[in-house]
Amino acid sequence: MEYSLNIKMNEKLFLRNPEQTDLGKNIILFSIQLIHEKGFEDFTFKKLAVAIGTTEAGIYRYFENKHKLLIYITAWYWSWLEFRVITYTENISDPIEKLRKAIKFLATSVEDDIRTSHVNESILHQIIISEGSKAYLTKHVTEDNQDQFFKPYKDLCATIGNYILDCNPDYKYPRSLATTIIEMAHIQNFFMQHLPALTDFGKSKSESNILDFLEDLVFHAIKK
Amino acid sequence: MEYSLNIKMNEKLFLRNPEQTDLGKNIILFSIQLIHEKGFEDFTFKKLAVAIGTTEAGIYRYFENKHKLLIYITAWYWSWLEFRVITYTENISDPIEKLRKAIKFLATSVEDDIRTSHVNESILHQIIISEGSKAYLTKHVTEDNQDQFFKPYKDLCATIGNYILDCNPDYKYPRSLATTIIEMAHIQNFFMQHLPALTDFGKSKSESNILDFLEDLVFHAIKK
DNA sequence: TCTGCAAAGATAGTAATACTATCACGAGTA
DNA sequence: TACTCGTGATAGTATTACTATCTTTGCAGA
Repeated sequence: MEYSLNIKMNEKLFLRNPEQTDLGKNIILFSIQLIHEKGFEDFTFKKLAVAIGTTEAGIYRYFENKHKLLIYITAWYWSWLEFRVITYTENISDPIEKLRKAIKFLATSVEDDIRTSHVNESILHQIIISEGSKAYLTKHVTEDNQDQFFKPYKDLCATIGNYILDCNPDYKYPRSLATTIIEMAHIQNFFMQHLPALTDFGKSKSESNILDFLEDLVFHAIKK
Repeated sequence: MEYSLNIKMNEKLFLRNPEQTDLGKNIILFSIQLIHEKGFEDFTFKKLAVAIGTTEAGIYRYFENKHKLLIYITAWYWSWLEFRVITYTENISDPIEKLRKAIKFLATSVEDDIRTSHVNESILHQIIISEGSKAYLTKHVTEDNQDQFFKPYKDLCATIGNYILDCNPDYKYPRSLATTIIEMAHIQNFFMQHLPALTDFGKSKSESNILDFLEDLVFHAIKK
């Protein structure tokens, strides 16, 4: 049996829905590769067009500009991640174990999900680490936020926040702790890879250390 | 009596030392204003030249490109912040109080420091929140790191890491906890201002809440 | 006072980026 | 048959990110 996973995206993010055509799917597929390869600053629609074998104008029919495309990609990632977290933790009754498993999903690399042929999740995870925050670190966050572009991130944050409250209903900072887990999972990973002196994992360079750090941090914080 | 504070910067960051001439100081002064006003992506040397009343070529004599200028500015900030942390905590003997005070420095806005006439620290603090991470989130981090561009950040991280160890010599993640404090102080601040649903401080929008959250997090984490 | 040199100003030019616009073509549909 | 939809092809513009060169200004030393 074949599966396919479809995530409904905010329509304001694109001019034409990239999931509905071959060219659209190629734009997503190749942009993930190209952003990972060149970094977001050095990534252009011209280069993307050449990689796909289409023209610049073709890309502009789908996305207004490369920043919208970045937001699309990151929003997709948050939606996909929340889906995974919910799916794979829903049968866990112990809230502590549930939160522990969720943290693992947030802080661990992924294999490519075969249900989504036009997205390589393992490269996407790397992009989120290096480029993800650039989606909202702009002068137009407020407008973008009004257009609900960051809803998937907020939803994930709310979900994790509720898991935290299930462990300790009196904990005062569930959302801030949720974003701390998510952001630090990425930042510590980036530092570990590129600026190891800023972490305690420079020697082993192993993701499991980040996981240990985050678990230690979270479960001490919410201890009753 | 007048004070003046001088921070020695990595010479590879500039082509001509901006602290030694009027034009150089203006470049720093106006670039901080302009980056704050327009955001880093929309900030150009052309616009900076017009703001100062000089020419583009004039700016290029001091800085290779706008990214080097951003690194310069952020590195300056980290150096200045570490100086402040060390200066204002050195007379505190209780390690807990010392760390508490340090966290306060990391998580609180500043007034403009009159000892540095060409830098507006209060705007600079806002820039670090919104643009700071862009200094290292690039494809050329490794080369930049080899040139020691991030040493001031690492030094600050090491200093805070030692404060943490003074509180609990057995704590396993002093550096990662230090970067967590620093990064989350900024990210929670940004979220509180622009994406309040990602924090627990959306209503009050008060920095003191971030401080409470961070203290709670840190002192639970290092409790023996 | 003359000489020299460094900083800054003035101007020009180039390749790439970030778009916008227009026209043409082929496939599927009514 | 006509129509429209997605795509391709091509062209054009303003801005960005530089590099180069030539001139002027001011001050420092001989």
